[in-house]
Amino acid sequence: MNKKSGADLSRITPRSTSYADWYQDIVREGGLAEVAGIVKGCMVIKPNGYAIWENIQRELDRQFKATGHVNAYFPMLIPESFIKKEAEHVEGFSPELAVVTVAGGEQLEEPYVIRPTSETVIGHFYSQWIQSWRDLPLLINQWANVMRWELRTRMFLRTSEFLWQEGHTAHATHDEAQEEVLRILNLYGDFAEEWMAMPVIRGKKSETEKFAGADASYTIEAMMQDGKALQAGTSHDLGQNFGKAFDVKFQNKDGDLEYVWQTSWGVSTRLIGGLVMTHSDDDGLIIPPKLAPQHAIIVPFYRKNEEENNAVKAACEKLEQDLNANGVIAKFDGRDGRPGAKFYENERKGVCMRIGIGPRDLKNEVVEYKRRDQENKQSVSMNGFVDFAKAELASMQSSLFEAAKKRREENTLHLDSYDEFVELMKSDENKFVLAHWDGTKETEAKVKQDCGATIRCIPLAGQGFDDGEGVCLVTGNPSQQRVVWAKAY
RNA sequence: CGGGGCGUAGCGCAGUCUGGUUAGCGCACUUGACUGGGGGUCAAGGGGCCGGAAGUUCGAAUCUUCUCGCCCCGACCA
Repeated sequence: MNKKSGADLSRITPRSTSYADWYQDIVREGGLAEVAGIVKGCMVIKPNGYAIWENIQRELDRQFKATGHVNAYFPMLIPESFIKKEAEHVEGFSPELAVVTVAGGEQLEEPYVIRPTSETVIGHFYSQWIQSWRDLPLLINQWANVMRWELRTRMFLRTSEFLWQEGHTAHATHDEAQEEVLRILNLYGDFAEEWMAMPVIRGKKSETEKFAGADASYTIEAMMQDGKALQAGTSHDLGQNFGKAFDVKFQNKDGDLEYVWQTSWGVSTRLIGGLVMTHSDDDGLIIPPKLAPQHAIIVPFYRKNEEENNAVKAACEKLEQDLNANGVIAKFDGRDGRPGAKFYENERKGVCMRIGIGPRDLKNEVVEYKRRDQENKQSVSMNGFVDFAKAELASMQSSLFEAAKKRREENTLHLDSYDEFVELMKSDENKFVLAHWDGTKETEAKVKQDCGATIRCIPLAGQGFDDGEGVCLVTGNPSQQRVVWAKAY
């Protein structure tokens, strides 16, 4: 890690040689430090980061509701006995539970666990709420915080406490539940790509990687700028596992008692980490316009002449109003100080565009314009600038997506030689590798042992990753399709 | 829990090996002036139980022992 000292510290001193260092720089200097802090593994979200989260929340919530879901809230403290009811679930989560054993100064007879996820409490209530096929489907979402006591935390990507939404649905048939699982997976995938400008691979988790207690887990996997994979959202087919554990039964049209078929799905504040790690550069955050708390910053160039300055200020304020009235979130930065200082500050924060106005521009009826994701500034006519700005935001949104997608494509390769595979995975270069796999846990475990790579997902059809059958690159046994291997956060 | 590193001003560090007046530097902060088209200049300021405890010494940020905390790499996990 590069130590910085003296005068340079107030500057972004980037251009790290390795991506581990780059991550550090993003955390300390530019990106993540603008949105988050961490104390004892627990996350602090700064205003700028929270504003992004609110934007993510708003849109997802809208989409959930548009697909028939409603919000509810369940308790943070879960009786320990609840967690223990589903065997695989308890086994998966026990190591990372925070447990409350004392409350009100008394040792509790039955400890509470702080929810790592809410399948169990919700299962408990669903058993009371569901009697008939007429009660189904039950489509509930919860916005909440959860706690998982990880041994090692990474800011935003893995913190002890995080905010998320968790959907929990109950259905009369497996087909219906399966449909819901994929509906949400696609909702997540489209949100990641259209709103976050973060390309993802939609796929199924391997047996080893799936959610504890699920029959099957589906995921959207993104590639960060350092080539590592980030699981950005999951959607689980819970089968009847929790139904059986919590006795969630309904009477079907034939009058028979059946267990419900459940799903659960969630995305978390990890998305903010993904956003930063996908787009930001050494100068700080770059936030796609659709989620950016601030689109434009207007900086005045003042001179000695007070009359001129007043004219500049008036022009800035007028533009600020015009932009805001047209959906471009703009702010006039009229504080005393050098323009350069303001430029850098707002670049670090990830403001999408910067507009400079001085006496010279007034005379020529132009503004100085620079987009956060582009190098050069340009002179743009003041007349019609609002429409120009709107078009620029749209273009920035898509160009961020295209850039991220291109990066992923350049860092994804097909391999059929295990030696090559291991060599690559052991090296500093992180890539996605599409390779054939025989479908066994043993092979997966061997690969992890050999080089640390894991199966990120088995891509669903129609994304251009399915190129048919082959032979496992480790064992030579038959393989149905290539799967995505990578090193992961 | 293993391996490595670090605790000195709000932030980042130097000083520690080789003990010696009042503990330094950059940034940030305060006040004022000049400035202003990419991180300004000058002047004057404020801010420290040198992580904690015990010890060695005439004298400890510096040496010894213990202790607490943080960061990175692993193991775990998404």
